Amino acid sequence: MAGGWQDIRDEVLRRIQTRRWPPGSQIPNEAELAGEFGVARATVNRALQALAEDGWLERRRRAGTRVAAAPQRRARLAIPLIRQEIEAGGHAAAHRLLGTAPGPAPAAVTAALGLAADAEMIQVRTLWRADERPFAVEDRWVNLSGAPGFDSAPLDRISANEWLVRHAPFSHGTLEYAAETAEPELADLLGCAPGAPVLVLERHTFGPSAPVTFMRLSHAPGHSLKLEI
Amino acid sequence: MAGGWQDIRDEVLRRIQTRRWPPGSQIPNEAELAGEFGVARATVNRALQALAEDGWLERRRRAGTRVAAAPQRRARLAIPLIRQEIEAGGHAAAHRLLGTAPGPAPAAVTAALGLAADAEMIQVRTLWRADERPFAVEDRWVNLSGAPGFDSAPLDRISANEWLVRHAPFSHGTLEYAAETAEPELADLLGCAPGAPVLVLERHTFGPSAPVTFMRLSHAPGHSLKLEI
DNA sequence: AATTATTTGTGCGTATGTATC
DNA sequence: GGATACATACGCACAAATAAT
Repeated sequence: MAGGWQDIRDEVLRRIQTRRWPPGSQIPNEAELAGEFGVARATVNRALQALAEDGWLERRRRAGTRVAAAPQRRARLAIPLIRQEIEAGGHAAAHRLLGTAPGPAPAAVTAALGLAADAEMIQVRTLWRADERPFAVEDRWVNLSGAPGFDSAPLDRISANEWLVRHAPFSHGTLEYAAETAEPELADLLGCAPGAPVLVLERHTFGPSAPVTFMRLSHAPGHSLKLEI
Repeated sequence: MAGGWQDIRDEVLRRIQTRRWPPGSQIPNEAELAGEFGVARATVNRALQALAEDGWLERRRRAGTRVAAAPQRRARLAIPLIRQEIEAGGHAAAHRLLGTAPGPAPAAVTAALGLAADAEMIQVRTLWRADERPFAVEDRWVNLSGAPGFDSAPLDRISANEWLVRHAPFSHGTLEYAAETAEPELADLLGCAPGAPVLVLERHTFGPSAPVTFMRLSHAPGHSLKLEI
């Protein structure tokens, strides 16, 4: 007996994946499954809830539980610190502060964060390296009222990324990956040819009471986002 | 009160996000929280389990529950059918079969799928459109022994993508997003300039007993992968 | 349109197992 | 070994949603 409800989850998942319970079909109700597996109904409930949360099952009261018509798996994308991402690849991470600039952010940035155009912000530009090779250029705007104290962070010693994770409250945000081609200035920083394809991550971060930061991370060519599902 | 254990999850999450319980700190044990919230310990347990699964908490027996040092959020990336992705954007989805070709796949494909170089496979190439505008080109190799019956699928009427979701068992796979520049042939199909940046998704899919398919989806410029966290 | 029956959602209290300090 | 805290189970109860009557 290893897993309790997880065993039941796995067995149900097996029946879905092997099409013993094909997409769209209704599966036995909780009480029946509890009888079959010899467990309490609450145990079956816990297993089926987990599968529903992962998109395998659709459950409705009275109507019962059925296998999702197109069981779309949901990958879990862990969003690491840039440093961790580099180190997870087996490289030594280093960051170099390219510059900071207090002052107004571009209108597109303040608008997306829901801020007034004259909100007090700081721009920070950072070059990340993996084993001395350019890894990514980070362009960031930080909203001071959403990240109090950021203006006195020692950005030469701790990256803006890490300072914010450690000190700024965080509640939700958006992520967007897109492909772009490297402008000459970016290409120079990344050590690639102008026009090379770069994977760009844009991220908006909001705290419980105020927007925190907008970040644009332009990865060196060859970088990819890998997921297991 | 609406949510039961979800209310408790939300309140605990609020305390984490507002740094009342800062990263790395230990939170009260289940029994204490149950007392504070006036619920049974099992209810607290359900809430904390959910937060642990989302990466906010780290729980160890006897050691207690603490806030993750760097609470890295895990976004759930739902991988939809291409058709659904297009329609979710408010466009009409259409697919055109560019061609099929039985025969051996490139060595890189068979190797990544764990197949012998001479495995019986079929290549399918599809152009997807959103409101008549090119959306993506899908290059796919299907392993016949992992997807029995695929060779007689009516690919002019149902896309390979949809046929496989509906008929082939699957258990796990990999996803990889990368930026590339459009080759002339691809640019022609996508209606963009050669060298334009395209977001490419590569996907390996495995069934419970055999590899199923490898897919390479090259999106038209401007497409991005959006996530909420 | 109102009622009933079914199914899931969630809770409670309690008990036992198990990893870990 | 003992104590602690999480992991999970059981059985029961009731609420909420909703398909069927």
